[in-house]
Amino acid sequence: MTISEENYIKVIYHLSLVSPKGVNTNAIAGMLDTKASSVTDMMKKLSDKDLVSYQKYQGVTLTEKGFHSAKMIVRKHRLWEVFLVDKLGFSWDEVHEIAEELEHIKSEQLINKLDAFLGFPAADPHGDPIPDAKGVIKKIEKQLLSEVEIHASFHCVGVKDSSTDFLKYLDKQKIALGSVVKVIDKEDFDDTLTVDIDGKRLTISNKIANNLYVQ
Amino acid sequence: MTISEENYIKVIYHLSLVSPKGVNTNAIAGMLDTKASSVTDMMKKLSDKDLVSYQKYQGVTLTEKGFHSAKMIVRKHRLWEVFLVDKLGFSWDEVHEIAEELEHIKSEQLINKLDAFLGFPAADPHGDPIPDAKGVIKKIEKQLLSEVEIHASFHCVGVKDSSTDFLKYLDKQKIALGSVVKVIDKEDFDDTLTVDIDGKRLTISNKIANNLYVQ
DNA sequence: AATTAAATTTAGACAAAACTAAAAATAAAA
DNA sequence: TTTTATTTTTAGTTTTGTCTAAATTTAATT
Repeated sequence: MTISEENYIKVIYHLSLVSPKGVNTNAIAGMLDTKASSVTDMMKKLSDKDLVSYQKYQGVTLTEKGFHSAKMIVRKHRLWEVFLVDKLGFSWDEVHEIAEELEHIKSEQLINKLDAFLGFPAADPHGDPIPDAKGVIKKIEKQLLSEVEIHASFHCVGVKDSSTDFLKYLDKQKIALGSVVKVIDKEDFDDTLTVDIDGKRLTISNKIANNLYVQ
Repeated sequence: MTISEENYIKVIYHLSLVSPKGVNTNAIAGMLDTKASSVTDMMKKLSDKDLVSYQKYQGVTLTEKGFHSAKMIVRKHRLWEVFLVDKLGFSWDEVHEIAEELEHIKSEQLINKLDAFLGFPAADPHGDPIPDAKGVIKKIEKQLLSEVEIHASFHCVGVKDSSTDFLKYLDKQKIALGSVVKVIDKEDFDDTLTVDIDGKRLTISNKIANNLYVQ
């Protein structure tokens, strides 16, 4: 598999989670910052390789083979993110781009040794689950901070939207994976939350609370 | 720089160490397992980018810019090799291929953080020096085991030939970087050595001794 | 110095992955 | 149910890096 093919498979995988019936050509083009015609070309190639099943004008889905490949790429991406944050001291808003490159390194032995070195982590720095060597993904039980009951205590396990701006906001407020969050009060009018995070009192908009997963 | 361009620059760098007057088209083709005509094409491109200076039929040399790029690639390659051996537990005969891929990961921040994480190593697992962030290479004082005086003690710091067969031999004999070597006797007829390596008595051919650096 | 051999370069072609512009199919609206 | 709009595909190019085969230059021999 070329790097380009791997990128297509990965994008189709992520889009499949939202639209499992079949992924649009245009949606793929949008994610990869390319043109719809290029996507069509690639779908033919991936179809020939039995990585996707593709019917003209009907969108694509991953085959078993393609699904497994996708999970292996996601596994690599997320393990490298853990490495970059835990071992090299990157912050979570910096790692995505580098992991986009590292995920294409081919050795299976490498990724399994890296997994062991990192202590077989269950989730990446954004709280997304890491598929194991066989492709099995353990679901992580989590709720949005915007939806939990008042007065209960949780800890942060992930983010929904991992845009740079949002991650930078979290860094600024010293909110990290593992931070302890207690909801003190909820404003009925706009759902603004008053919370204690690692003991520090903070006011949080609904938009923020709606992007933060807790457990 | 593309991966292909980087590979050419790296090969020219290594060949330059042997023939500093100018590197042959054919020699480059041989190292990269490609054809001479492809090399000519690429030399034009690298010349346009001011990475090599190239005169038809006269061979190529690296420019300042190309020389610096080459050292950065070598730096990445060797740091990743240290990572693979020291942190992930690979043996030295397994790491070259994987490092060939990792050396093309682009982030400068990544490689400097990796350097720090590894404790700013001076040499890779084969004993070859690692250029620092500015491209400075500290020469490592070393002698071939075949050339040292009898009864003196040294420790292994590298290999001259890093072919798989030779590295596997070293693994089998439990000879590693840092092993303590004492030359007990030298056979005048064929220069076979009797040595103690980490306390273990061993007989070593001249060919072996001529590929092992000690300090 | 002329001839042969080796190394190198040119010219033309190809595959991968992208693009533009036009055509075709599907979905949405009147 | 036509018509219009949107999405998708086809057809034909482009770029990068490679190749083969032929031509040219340099090096080696006689």
